[in-house]
Amino acid sequence: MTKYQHQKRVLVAIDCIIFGFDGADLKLLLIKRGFEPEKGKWSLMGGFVKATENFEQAASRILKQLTGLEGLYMEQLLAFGDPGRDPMERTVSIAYFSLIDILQYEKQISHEYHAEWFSLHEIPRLIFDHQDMVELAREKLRYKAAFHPILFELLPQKFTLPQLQHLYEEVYNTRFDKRNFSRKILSTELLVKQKDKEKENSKKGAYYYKLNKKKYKIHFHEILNIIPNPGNLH
Amino acid sequence: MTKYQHQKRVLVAIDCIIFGFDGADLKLLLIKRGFEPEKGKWSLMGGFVKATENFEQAASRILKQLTGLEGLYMEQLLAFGDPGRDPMERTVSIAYFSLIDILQYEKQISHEYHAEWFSLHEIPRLIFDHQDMVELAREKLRYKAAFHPILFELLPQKFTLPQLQHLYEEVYNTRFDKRNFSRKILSTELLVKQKDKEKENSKKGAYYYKLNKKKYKIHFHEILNIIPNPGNLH
DNA sequence: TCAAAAGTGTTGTCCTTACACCCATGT
DNA sequence: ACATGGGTGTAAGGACAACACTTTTGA
Repeated sequence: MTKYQHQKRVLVAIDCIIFGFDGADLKLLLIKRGFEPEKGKWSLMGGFVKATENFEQAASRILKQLTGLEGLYMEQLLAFGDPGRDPMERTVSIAYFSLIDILQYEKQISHEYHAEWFSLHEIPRLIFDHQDMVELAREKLRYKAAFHPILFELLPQKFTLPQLQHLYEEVYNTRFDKRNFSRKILSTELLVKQKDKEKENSKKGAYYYKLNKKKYKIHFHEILNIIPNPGNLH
Repeated sequence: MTKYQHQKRVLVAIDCIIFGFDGADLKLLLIKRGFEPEKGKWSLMGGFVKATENFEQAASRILKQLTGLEGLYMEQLLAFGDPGRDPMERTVSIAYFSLIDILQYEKQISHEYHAEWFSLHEIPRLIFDHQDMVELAREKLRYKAAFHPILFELLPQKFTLPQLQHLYEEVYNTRFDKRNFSRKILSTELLVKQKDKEKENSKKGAYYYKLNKKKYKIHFHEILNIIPNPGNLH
């Protein structure tokens, strides 16, 4: 076989938008870029796709490099390919967004990349079009979480309803009625109440819950209705 | 500036999943591939991204080449990049899906590509991973049309409620109650009733409607609820 | 005993669905 | 006159949102 003639070849990279939740704020994991151009600037974690890898494998590898974790929630966001997005050379970037339990991360962190968590209200200037990627990922997170139980990926195995509600409130930047919230969440039957309580945030203590992983996997794609009046997301 | 070293460059192409509706069936526009490999086989319309183009521009150009039309509805579906997807040479494909008014198309068609419309029940074997692209595009169409008034893009400027309902019924492969359907659709206030009727499909004739383009643009991203019991889409 | 957060029920409203009959007209 | 598809209204049930008080316990 001959080759396609007269076509330009370009670099293909992955960039990862990594969300975490520390109990108070929704956060983004950024690194200090270690090579030119823009060396030393804040950037999404990324890397080039290798010759034998598909995109998913590359994104998993890159996520593992930074976080030490495997099997993270991960989803292709969009391919970015404006001609000038990397001034050095045309580079297509496949953006992936990923949700991780920030506590797991802290156990496993690699210090090689000078990574830091930033609250979404305090994102520094980012290189290239990474700002656009982050903004789009936020929108997609809001959209998807309105219909699918995706935010559990940001919490530890055991969590309380107040914690979960705070998380939803952060994502949608609004307050929910706790009675309606707990009724909706529990009506999905995705949660299993534990015997023990979390007692750091209140005197009374709040019951822990765990995900029913089996039901979670089976029903993940079904449309739920977690958010009141979802009319004007986006 | 130097260049990124030791990284392989690859080809970047666009493939377009083009849906149309002829009043009876939901259809897909395919071409006979004009060059090796897989020359003469059925394929999605595609092309390489040029050095000065971004993806949207490339997709628009490719859509215009085939259909003669500009300003078509178009949305990035997913980037496909498995190492062996094109046996000739590694090629990343950014898949776009597009909705067109099949009648507009027939006025403008280019015969250069031996294009044909195929009912979605009768898709021939396609090259590479184009089958996967089509399947994913169908899912995305169902998902998106459940929440956004996207299917209007498949109809001519003037259309009737029965036509619109047939379209929804095709997309979801089910029947809807016409009273509930018209109430839901009209309650969006996106449609403007015309004075004239379409009389080819019935003796009484059905009123034409037109989109209120302004409201359509403004409210497009809001979440509607067109489909009864959307619990198990996907 | 008080403050602070957790947990729980009820009611009214609106939305959604199921369902049936009349209308207009070409043959 | 009749067959065909178009158009419309109502009632019942369910989902959702608004709302307030009691419980627990550490300080």
